[in-house]
Amino acid sequence: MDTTRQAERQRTAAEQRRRELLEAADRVVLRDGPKASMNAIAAEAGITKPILYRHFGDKGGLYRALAKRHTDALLSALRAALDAPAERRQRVEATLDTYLAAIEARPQVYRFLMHPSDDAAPSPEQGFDVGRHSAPLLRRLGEELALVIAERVDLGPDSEEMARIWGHGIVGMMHAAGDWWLGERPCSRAQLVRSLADLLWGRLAAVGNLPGGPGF
Amino acid sequence: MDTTRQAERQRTAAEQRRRELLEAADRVVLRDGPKASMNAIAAEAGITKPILYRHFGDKGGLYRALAKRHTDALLSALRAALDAPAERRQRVEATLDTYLAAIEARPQVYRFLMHPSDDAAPSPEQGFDVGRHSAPLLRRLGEELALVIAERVDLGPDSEEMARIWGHGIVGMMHAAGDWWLGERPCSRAQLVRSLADLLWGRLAAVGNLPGGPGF
DNA sequence: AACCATCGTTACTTACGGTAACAGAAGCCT
DNA sequence: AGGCTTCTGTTACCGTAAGTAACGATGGTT
Repeated sequence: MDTTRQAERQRTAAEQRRRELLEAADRVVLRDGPKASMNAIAAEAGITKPILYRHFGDKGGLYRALAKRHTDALLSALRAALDAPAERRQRVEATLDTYLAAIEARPQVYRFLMHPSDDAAPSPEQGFDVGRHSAPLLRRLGEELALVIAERVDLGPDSEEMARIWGHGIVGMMHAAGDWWLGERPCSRAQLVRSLADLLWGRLAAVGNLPGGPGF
Repeated sequence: MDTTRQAERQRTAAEQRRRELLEAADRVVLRDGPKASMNAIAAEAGITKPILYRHFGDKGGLYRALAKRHTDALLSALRAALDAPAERRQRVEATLDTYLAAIEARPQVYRFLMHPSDDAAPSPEQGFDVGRHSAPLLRRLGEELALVIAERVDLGPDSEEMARIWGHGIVGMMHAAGDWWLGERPCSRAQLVRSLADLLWGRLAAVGNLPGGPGF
């Protein structure tokens, strides 16, 4: 009765295949950006569409699987930066820099991650569904950062909620600034990092008004 | 030789028509979200597709025109909040609240604005094009805020660049936090506003570590 | 009356996501 | 061996949506 061993072997074979398919998809996305078609991915993998669908269900499934790989990688890099032994300011700067370096190194992948073609089943329409659209990546990063914040610093009552707000807010700041910076390259990465950290350190509240203006 | 008067009349008629079409498109987007089809919009306007294409070129053109309307409206509301006579902290809170109230009032429109189906001509591929994707709205808001910052507060040398970094960073923070909040509704709008303002006021740098942890 | 610009239509092409339905190969069971 | 399932792969198709071509009305200009 080898059925278990048999099943095991086939399962790992399937996982292997899945990995190969994901790598092919990766190459295509890297080349074509977020508008890579299922046909193109299948062709790159040397097979045809229905196989992709058998493995991943639908396009959203493939995209989710692909996104998970990259997100995991990025996340572990960020965690490392966040866990390094250093002053708080340095940790924050290191984390920002890690993120920016990642999106700088592979803009196509980054674009894809932020833009998962917003599909997902539109059937149930749960309440006000609103925003499944803009990337599970940002949500995951935000939640992760919220965890780190909540478990390490003392925010008093409502710390849980506040940490989540800050997590998502900081991640959004990082993302938007990075997106803009990558498009226009107006300054060095180091300066961007420094300015963002300054912002988080409350410099906006501290600086004085320009003379003569309406003030701010 | 009435040609100029004639041309004038026809031009204004065309603009009138354009406005009607945009209003129809607005209704459909409000109803169907970002996946509103050109057919549906044309039907809502009581006409057929080719007319839409004559007026707006392609789907991206229609979307851009539609986005501009809403962006202008939102922007003027934000400017009002930013210009109100009050302390800096209060202005910032009022601006955040205005934005959040807007996206809360019309989530569908908001979703559409943030997700213009990322088309735009991919032909020229200028340098590393990277991110046309995530909404001209965010870019515009960021630039606008940068202007306000640069002309009102004293950032020393490099003030121009720093103001832009901060503009895009703050807008990104607002956007991401708002997006998450709208999806989960974990707290009241007022609390979200207060927490974000706290973040901008440097509370992250000021709070103490939790005892026993690795610190942050 | 002849003209030409504009508004509108129908009908088509193309591309893509997704889905049958079918065909061969490999291992397991009597 | 030969039947059984199961996995892999194919071709061929459907539905939908963007975008276009080609043709028809209508109404002011000369």
